[in-house]
Amino acid sequence: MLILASHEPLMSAETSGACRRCPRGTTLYHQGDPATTWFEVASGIVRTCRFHADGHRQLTGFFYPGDTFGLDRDWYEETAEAVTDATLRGHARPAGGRDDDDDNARDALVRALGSARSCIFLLGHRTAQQRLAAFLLVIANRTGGGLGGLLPMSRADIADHLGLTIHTVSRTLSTMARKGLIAFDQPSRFRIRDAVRLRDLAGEARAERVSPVVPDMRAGLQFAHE
Amino acid sequence: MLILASHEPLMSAETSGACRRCPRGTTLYHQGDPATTWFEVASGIVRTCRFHADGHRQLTGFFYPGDTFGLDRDWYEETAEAVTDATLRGHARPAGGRDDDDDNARDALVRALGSARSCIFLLGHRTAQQRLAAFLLVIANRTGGGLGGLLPMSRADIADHLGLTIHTVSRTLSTMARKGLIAFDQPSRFRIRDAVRLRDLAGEARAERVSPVVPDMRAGLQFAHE
DNA sequence: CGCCATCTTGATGATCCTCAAAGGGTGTGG
DNA sequence: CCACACCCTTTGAGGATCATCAAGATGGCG
Repeated sequence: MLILASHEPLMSAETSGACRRCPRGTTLYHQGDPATTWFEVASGIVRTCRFHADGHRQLTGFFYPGDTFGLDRDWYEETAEAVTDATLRGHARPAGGRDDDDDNARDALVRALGSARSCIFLLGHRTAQQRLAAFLLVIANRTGGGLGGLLPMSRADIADHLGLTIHTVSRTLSTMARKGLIAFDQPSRFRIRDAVRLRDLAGEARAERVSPVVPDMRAGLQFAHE
Repeated sequence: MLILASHEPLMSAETSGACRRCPRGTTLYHQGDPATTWFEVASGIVRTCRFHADGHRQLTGFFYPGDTFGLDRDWYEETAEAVTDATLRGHARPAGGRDDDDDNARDALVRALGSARSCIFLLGHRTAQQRLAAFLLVIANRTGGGLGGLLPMSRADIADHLGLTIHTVSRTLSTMARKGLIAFDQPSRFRIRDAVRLRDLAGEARAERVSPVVPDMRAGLQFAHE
């Protein structure tokens, strides 16, 4: 078995586009490694995370087939690991300056920003119930057509994503099941039984504007292109 | 006086849109508005936020002179407001497709991602003390050369940024001052008295890797040149 | 001077983390 | 094939933290 030096690039430029199977648990790259490659998930699920000094993880995102991750500037700012067995497509970044694969890279960047914002929004929920309800709705939309979904990641992953403990995650899910909001066939498979109440619990953002705290003063904001 | 010159202006006077003074409290744009313009802060401070359905805010970032914000794809995903009187330089985005001012826009995008990740990392801290310590260190680095800094935003802004209440923010800051970690001349101006303990409290990420939860299996990750 | 907004502080209760232990799979070895 | 170990999940009890309710301080401004 080959052991890569810790800062050895994972892929060279020529391998761009190559696919690779990664067994569950594989660390794809570490925070701090030189960011030479970004990835697209072909199959499986990947998580990105950062570590706090006290050792606890903050999962910053789960990435599903079609999603991209790892588009950092100089060094990876997060660690990426395979949640399940996964297949990845790597895209090399030219070290100096912009990618020639520009539109794709730009698109991946925009989506990375969206992903980060989703994470902020999840963490912004006040209670464990709210965070988990919001999380389940996100998962359901991605993996179950809105009626349910899969939780292939461990309770620990969910906890570290939402800023909770595995105990609170498990307890809260049980409570939600007991209340008839959701149901579990297995720990990794749930169905939504009462979407309305679940949505209310999550405090889902409707598209409309909600009670601005500050008076609207946009009248003062036309940028005159004089 | 803010000491923040971490980047050069992104736009020259010729290519930029007009500059505009915005009084404190101005809403620059609302979440959901068409994203026609992105901004660079020339002076003052701007905050971006999203609203949860229950009405409470999540501040996603504070932006200082030189910072950019508002580079969203179709519609703004956040609301932007002036924390203090501010001067902004607006830059129009061609509605169809990519900016021609591509490098600048790309750069702003990368920094927006960094900003979002900082926010995640702040929210990832477990306790109010940790979050506030980390927040103060960030502020100190941006506005006070690391020895102290300004808090021109209200306690409510800080609270909504860190996912706390104004009560907890105020109480925690008072406690930290009583312990000799920091000192306040005014509510909006603090000095760091014990950087070591403050840093410990914040659980600052040292650059090195910290105790991976999962065994390192990168050996399995060479992309075969098939 | 008085009003208003902001900040601070106190008391109480809900939520969540910690400590502890029991159930439920899966894989390995006997 | 079964027994056992291991890991993940679930559940319980108690305590720490933070939100809520309430009220007092501080500062700016008319």
